[in-house]
Amino acid sequence: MKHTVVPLQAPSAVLPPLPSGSQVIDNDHIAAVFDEVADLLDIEDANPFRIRAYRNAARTLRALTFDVAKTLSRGEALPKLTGIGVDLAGKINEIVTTGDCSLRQRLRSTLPPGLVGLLSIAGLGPRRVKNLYHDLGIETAQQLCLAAQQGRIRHLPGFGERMEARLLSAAQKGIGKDRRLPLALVEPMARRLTEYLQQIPGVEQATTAGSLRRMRDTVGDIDILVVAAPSVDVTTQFISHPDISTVLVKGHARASVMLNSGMQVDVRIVEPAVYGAALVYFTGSKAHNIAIRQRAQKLGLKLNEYGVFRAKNRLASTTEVSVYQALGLPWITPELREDRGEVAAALAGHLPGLIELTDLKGDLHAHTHASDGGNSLEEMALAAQGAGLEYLAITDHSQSLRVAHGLGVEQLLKQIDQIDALNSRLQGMTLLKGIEVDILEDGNLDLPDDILGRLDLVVGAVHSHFGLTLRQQTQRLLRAMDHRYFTILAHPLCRLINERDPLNLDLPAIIKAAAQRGCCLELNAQPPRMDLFDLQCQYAKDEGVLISVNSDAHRTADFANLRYGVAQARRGWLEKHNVINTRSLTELKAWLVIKSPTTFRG
DNA sequence: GCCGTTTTCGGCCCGACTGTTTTCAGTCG
Repeated sequence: MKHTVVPLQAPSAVLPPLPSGSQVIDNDHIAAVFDEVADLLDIEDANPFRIRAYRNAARTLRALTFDVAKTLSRGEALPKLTGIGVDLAGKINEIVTTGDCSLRQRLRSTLPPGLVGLLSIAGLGPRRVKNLYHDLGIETAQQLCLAAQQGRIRHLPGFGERMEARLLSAAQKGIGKDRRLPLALVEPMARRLTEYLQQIPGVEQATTAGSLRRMRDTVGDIDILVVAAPSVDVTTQFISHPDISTVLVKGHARASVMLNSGMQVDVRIVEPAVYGAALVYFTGSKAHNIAIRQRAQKLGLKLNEYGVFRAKNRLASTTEVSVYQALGLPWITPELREDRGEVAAALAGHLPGLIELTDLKGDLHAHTHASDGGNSLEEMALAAQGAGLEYLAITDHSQSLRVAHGLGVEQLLKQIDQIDALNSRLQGMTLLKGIEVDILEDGNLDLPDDILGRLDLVVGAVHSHFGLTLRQQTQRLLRAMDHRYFTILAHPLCRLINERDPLNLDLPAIIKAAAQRGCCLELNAQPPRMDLFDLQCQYAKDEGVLISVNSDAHRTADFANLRYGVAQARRGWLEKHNVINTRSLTELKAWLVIKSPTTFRG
């Protein structure tokens, strides 16, 4: 089909209300429909560029910092979105209106939707999935296992005995492409491997790349770039590492292995002369790589992991800076390399001056052994000071959270006196009096006003009733934030990576409310939390909401987690002035006084 | 299906490795 290019328009009439029930037509939902369409088209062997268009659109939707369905339902026009033309805009409209699109229904009528699940088995792509379905009727992983055990797969064209065994193993072990672990859990594994690689004779350097280097909150596999002369056989020595359980791929320039922990590791070996280009390539993200390759194309250049080329002449390759420079761009920090506008910003000279760990002057969320922490007030104060901070808010749990020995009124009053006494002794460190007060099911706070009013700040958090509906949960938080002493909403989504899904929450409404009320949102730096997400930080920034990057420390060692919080903040494009706890104690006190004129007694 | 300083056609990011093949398709990053 041929189309003229016009801006994406909202429908002329206001859309009917969203489908009732629990289904939420958010950007992720629309993206998921597009991804499934892409997978099914792929299996159908459709035009690969058409397939890519659906994948690109899904990626674009996930990266938006506003809600498409809400914008359309207000009758507003969406801005022109990269990679979304007339046809896909129409499908977005259809999905928002009906919850589905007719193309997906048509594809599902000819191809079982279960086939999409087969794509997640290592070694299976669209061609093989299609052949397995057409020739053997295989639609599920169970059917795949059975057919492999019966030796029926080896006879298909393009398969064979080894492929059959590999697929059986992958399907049985559930070796997929989706397992992601918290960054902090993966870092030590990666460190052991890079140190091992570095001591192999002839290896000049071993560097982590991929999402680990981009400091994503979760990591799906460990990517390591090794610099060595071509004569050095790195991969043979690498695969003898004791942490490795399975070798998936081994060549001279590349190896992929599975660790005993289940984490996949990809090692790539390059010569010193191409280190910069290889590091750019191997750091990704894939989307960023595509974006800068398109930039190269526009300049009549070619970019790959060996350098930037004009015809066969290599213009740059030794350092990342030189590679970006050859593309007419300043160096882009890895945390921003997600194709979320960083290339355009770099071109325009508008890259943000991102927050650094050393910008943090304090931490506004920490516990002591008065509730569920492991250390005393003084130990926490000194540890915070040792981490380079000048103030620390003590925010133990409140009485409802019995499992964490939450503080009642009397205990909190006692702690206030203890903090006053300790502050008179501390030098260069000030403790602030706070509480992590439970937000009850109805949105009320867990302690009476007259007590909360005696604190320097009030950090509110949800620790129960995670399963409320979107409307109930949103109303609950909005009501809590209406409270006159409410300062910071802690871990707003309450997700625990791989353990608990984010709350069913209208986060844009919460962010807008925070902007109106002058509340902060927390970016909780506990590795299993990392809450808010990077994109949501960016959205909050756009809406003028201040973020507090907090450790939620329960023991003295936890202040080290602040670096993960700062990394996530950087991924969310946050600058120093977007983060409340970069302010000096004096500035923070002024802000708290303005916010709640009667509270601060410092 | 999208897009345009080469704009309504014709291109769309690029290379390593595997397994099955006998020169390459498929998968993956």
